[in-house]
Amino acid sequence: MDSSVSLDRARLEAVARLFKVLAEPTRLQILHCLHEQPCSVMELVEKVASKQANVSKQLGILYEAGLLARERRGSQVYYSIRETMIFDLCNLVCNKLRRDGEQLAQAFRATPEA
Amino acid sequence: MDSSVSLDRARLEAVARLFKVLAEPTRLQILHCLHEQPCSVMELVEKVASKQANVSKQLGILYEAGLLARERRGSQVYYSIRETMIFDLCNLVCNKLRRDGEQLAQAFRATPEA
DNA sequence: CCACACTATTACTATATCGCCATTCAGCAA
DNA sequence: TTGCTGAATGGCGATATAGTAATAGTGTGG
Repeated sequence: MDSSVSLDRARLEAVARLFKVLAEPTRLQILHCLHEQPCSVMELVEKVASKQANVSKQLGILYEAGLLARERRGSQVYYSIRETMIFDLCNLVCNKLRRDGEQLAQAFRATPEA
Repeated sequence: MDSSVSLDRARLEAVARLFKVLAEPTRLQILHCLHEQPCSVMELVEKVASKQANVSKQLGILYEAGLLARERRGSQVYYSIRETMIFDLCNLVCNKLRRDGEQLAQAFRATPEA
């Protein structure tokens, strides 16, 4: 097995697929809201600036990816975080962006004018 | 400042943008190759099953995202990993996929027939 | 049953991007 | 300069998906 060469295309695609789920601001915002507390779809529609149809679709994508749990309560459906690992991912990315930002600020300070 | 509500759309988009860079199998494969050693573009073209133009483009995207370093050596350009954090990200995702896989296997074992 | 509220789905447009081909650019040697 | 190799860029077709409007499905109360 030449696992070191290609790492298996299928595996790479699986990893890429999960990153892709996180590669959308609206979905990240939904995750952020759910990090504080479980929410129904309509509650999320109010918190996120988006239509019901879109929120529902994005929730479906997050659910299919195994990131969310879903529970029916009467006529509402409550979603909650199932995979807390995603916040570790986001923190790593945020830290990198923060570092980049500081580096940029430093470069500006080093070059006062022109 | 209502940072808790929206977390700032710009910040969310920045995070999403970085995830998007990692959301492509070819780019992940390139990163995997560079994890072992710095490579020129042509070396990567051989290791990755893709044309020179595409590899060059993907390298550009990874470089612009601040994930790679670039160094000219004669007529070649050598790329190397600049942000090792990405492997932490990949490991987190891989572990999740592994867990999902095991869970699925267990479900199959629990339901032998039908 | 009916009316209503909440959620999911379908069909569509607009936009983005992967991968390719062809071309151009850059460095090196004869 | 010319020719050659390696790398980057512009244009194109095909594909994917975010967001929307309209519709369908589902549960609740009257």
